[in-house]
Amino acid sequence: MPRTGLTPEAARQRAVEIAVERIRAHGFAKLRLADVAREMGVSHAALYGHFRDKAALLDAVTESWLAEARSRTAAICAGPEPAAERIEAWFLERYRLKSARARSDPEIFFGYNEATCGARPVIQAHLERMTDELAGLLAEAGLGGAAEAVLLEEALTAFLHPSLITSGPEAGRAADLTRLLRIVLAGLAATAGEHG
Amino acid sequence: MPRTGLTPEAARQRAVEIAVERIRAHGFAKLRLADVAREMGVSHAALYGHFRDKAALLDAVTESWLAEARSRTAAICAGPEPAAERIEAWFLERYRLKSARARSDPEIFFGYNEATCGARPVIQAHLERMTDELAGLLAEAGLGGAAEAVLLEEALTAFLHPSLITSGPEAGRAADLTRLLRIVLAGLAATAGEHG
DNA sequence: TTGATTACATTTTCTCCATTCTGTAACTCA
DNA sequence: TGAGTTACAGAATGGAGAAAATGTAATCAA
Repeated sequence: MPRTGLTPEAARQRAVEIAVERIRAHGFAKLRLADVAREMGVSHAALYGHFRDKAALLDAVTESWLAEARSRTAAICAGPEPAAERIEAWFLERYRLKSARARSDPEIFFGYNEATCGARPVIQAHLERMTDELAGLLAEAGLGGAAEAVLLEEALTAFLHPSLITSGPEAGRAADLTRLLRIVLAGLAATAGEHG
Repeated sequence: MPRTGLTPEAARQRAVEIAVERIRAHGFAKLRLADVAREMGVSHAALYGHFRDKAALLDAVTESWLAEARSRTAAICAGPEPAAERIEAWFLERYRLKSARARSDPEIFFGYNEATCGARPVIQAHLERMTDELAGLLAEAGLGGAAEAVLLEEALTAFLHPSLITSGPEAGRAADLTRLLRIVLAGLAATAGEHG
C-alpha cells in the first residue's frame, strides 16, 4: 500500500490525466514533471517510480489516446456490415478521430508528433496494428492482404498523415477521402491476382 | 550599363548561384545577404535592387530548380509514348528528381520547405502547373481531367510530399509508387464516367 | 537616370550567466 | 520491502545586453 493511497496503476493514470490537463493549458513544451508531481501531492522524483523518464510519461499520454482510437476502429472491424462498407467506415473513423484530435488538442497532437517525428515505438506499434486491422478487412473483402493494406494506407496518406491532417475543412476532406478510397478499392478489385 | 559589368538579369543569376553555394556550404539558416553581396563585389544594399527582400532571393533559388524540374516533366508530357506510359514516367521523374534533390541538397530542399511551409506563391504556382500537366495526360488517356488529377496527386502524396520523400530506399520507393499508381489508374478506368 | 553607395533604423540573432529542470543515488518510514 | 523523500550532478531553459543582419532613405557617380 503506497502512502499516497493510490495503487501504482491508479498513480500512472492520475499522472497521465494531469499531464494532459497541463499540456492543454500551458502547451507541450512547458510541461514540467515537478508540476505534475506537485499536483499529485508527491515529489517529482516519485514519478520516476512510475515512469522510466519524461518521454515515458508522454508516451503514456499518447498511448491512452491511441488505445481509445483502437477500440473505435476495432469495433468497426468487428461490425456486421459487409467488408467493403466497414473499410470505408474504418478509414472515415480514423480520419475523423485524428482530425478532431488535431483541432481540439493541437498541443498534444502536434507537440508529441514534432518532438518524436512519429518514430516512438508506441506510435510504430499502433500503426502496425492499424495495418493489421486493415489487412483483415481487405482479406474479408477478397481484395488482398498485408501488402495491399500497406499500399492502401500509402494511398490515403494525404488524408491521415499528421502533417497533412488539418489541410482543408473536415467535411470536404472526408468526402475526398471516400472518393479516393473507392477508386483505389476498384483498382485493387480490377487488378486482383495479377501479381499473386 | 551597370558598374559591376553585369546586366540586371545576369546579376540576379549570379546572386542565385552564390546563394546556392553558400547554403550548400554553411546551411540554409546561415545564409547572409551581406556574404552574397561581398562575393559579388557589391554592397549588401545593392541586392535590394535585384530582389525585393531576402525571401525573394530564396524564392529565386527555388524557382530556378522548379523551372528545371518543369522542363523535365514537360518533355515527358510531350513525348511520343502512349499516355499511360507517359503518366508513369511523369510520376517516376517527379519522384526521382525530388528524391535526388532532397538527398544531395537537403539544406536547400528542407530548409526552404520548412521555412515556408510550402506556402510561397512560387511553390503553389509550380504545384498548380504540375496538376495541369497531369490533367492533360489523364485527358489524353481518357481517364478524366482536373478533378482526377487532384485525386491522383493525393493518392501519391506519400511518395512526393517533401516531408515524406526520403522515407525508404529510392529504388524500393519507386517500385512501390509504380504499383500504387497502376492500381489507382485501374480504379479510375473502372469507375470512369460513374459520377460525370 | 539608373545602378550603386553610405548611413541608419528596426529586427533578429548570439552570447553569457543565472535559474530551472531532469534524472540518479542514498536514505527514510510505514 | 517498496513507495516516497531529500540531496545533488549534469543538461536544458530563460533573459538581458551585445552584436549582427535586414531593410530603407538619402546621396553619389557614370
